[in-house]
Amino acid sequence: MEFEEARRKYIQTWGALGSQWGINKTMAQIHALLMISTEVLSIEEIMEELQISRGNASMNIRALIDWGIVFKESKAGERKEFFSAEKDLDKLAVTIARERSKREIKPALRILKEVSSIKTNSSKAEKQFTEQTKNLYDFVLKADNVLDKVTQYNENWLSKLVVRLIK
Amino acid sequence: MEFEEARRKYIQTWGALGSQWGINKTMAQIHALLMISTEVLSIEEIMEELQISRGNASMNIRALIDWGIVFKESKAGERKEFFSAEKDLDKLAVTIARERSKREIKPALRILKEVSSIKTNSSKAEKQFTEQTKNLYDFVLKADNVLDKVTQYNENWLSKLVVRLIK
DNA sequence: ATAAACTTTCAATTATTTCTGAAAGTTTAA
DNA sequence: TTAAACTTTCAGAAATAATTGAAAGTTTAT
Repeated sequence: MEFEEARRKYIQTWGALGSQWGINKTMAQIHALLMISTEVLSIEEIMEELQISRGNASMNIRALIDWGIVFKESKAGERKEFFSAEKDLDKLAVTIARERSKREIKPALRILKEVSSIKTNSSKAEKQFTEQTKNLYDFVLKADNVLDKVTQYNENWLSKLVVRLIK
Repeated sequence: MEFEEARRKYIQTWGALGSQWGINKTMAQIHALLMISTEVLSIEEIMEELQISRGNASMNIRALIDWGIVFKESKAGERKEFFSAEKDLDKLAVTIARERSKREIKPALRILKEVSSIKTNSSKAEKQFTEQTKNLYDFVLKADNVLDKVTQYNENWLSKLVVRLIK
């Protein structure tokens, strides 16, 4: 396999994986592209490379910036804006984990807490409901805390975690 | 809030969360419904409760069974089939983690390995490509192994993990 | 073998999500 | 100011994914 093919395959794969995890394909592909780029890229270069429209590129770059994993940069003497990606995988994973926790897990926890706290009569159905949703709340909360704890090791958290688990 | 409202809210929330993580809404809702049910449910009961068609119910139940988190059951003397869900959250999470690893992470790893092993010339772009994809491969492999290791504690793996992290 | 009771499949439809591109908005330099 | 260079927005179009429902398939009892 030669470079161009590998490059295409990598970007495709990352985009497809994104879709499976609830991230839109183009967003994942833009990030994949920036990850392997030595230089910062302009919006035109991204449009050209991925064959997408200006609007699409603009909106997805904005979303990536909101996630905190793509940065806007300026080049001296150039009017245009350029973009680069977080390339450190430890940092990248931490940022994504924190962001998903904030956007999705925390709100879900709030609702689980709410629905599991209803006053129940003695029916079997209602008892099972509060018990199971309470369990779910506890489980998700615990998992969220673990994620938080683990990612606080900062650099090399994954390697440090491996070490801890082996011991 | 009374029972019926809480129940609806819980099922809605779980469905929405499913969508955000690449699982179709109905599939997540059927699972949510079975999780809080004291009895096994027939396909009719699921259709009725979630207001969905027979075909939709059938296909999504099948998918849940393929994932190994919903089970088909028979009642003595009844022709109909009934369904129940894995209610133990530790087991549920392990099953989902293993399945996603098999279906999505392992194939992605194969491709990352492939594209990161290309023979490169000395250009900066090609060097950066192989370096970054190699890093990605290592990182994902390590994360996949951690997940595997952690879930092998079997029952109470999450609680055991919490203990290990506190020490 | 037959037929009732049930489940699965899949082509067509519907709903949802993503993408386009032109217009509106913003910034910078002169 | 003005206008060129650039970015963002968003209504409509296109693509994708989910859903329906009726026909085909399967199982079980007689």
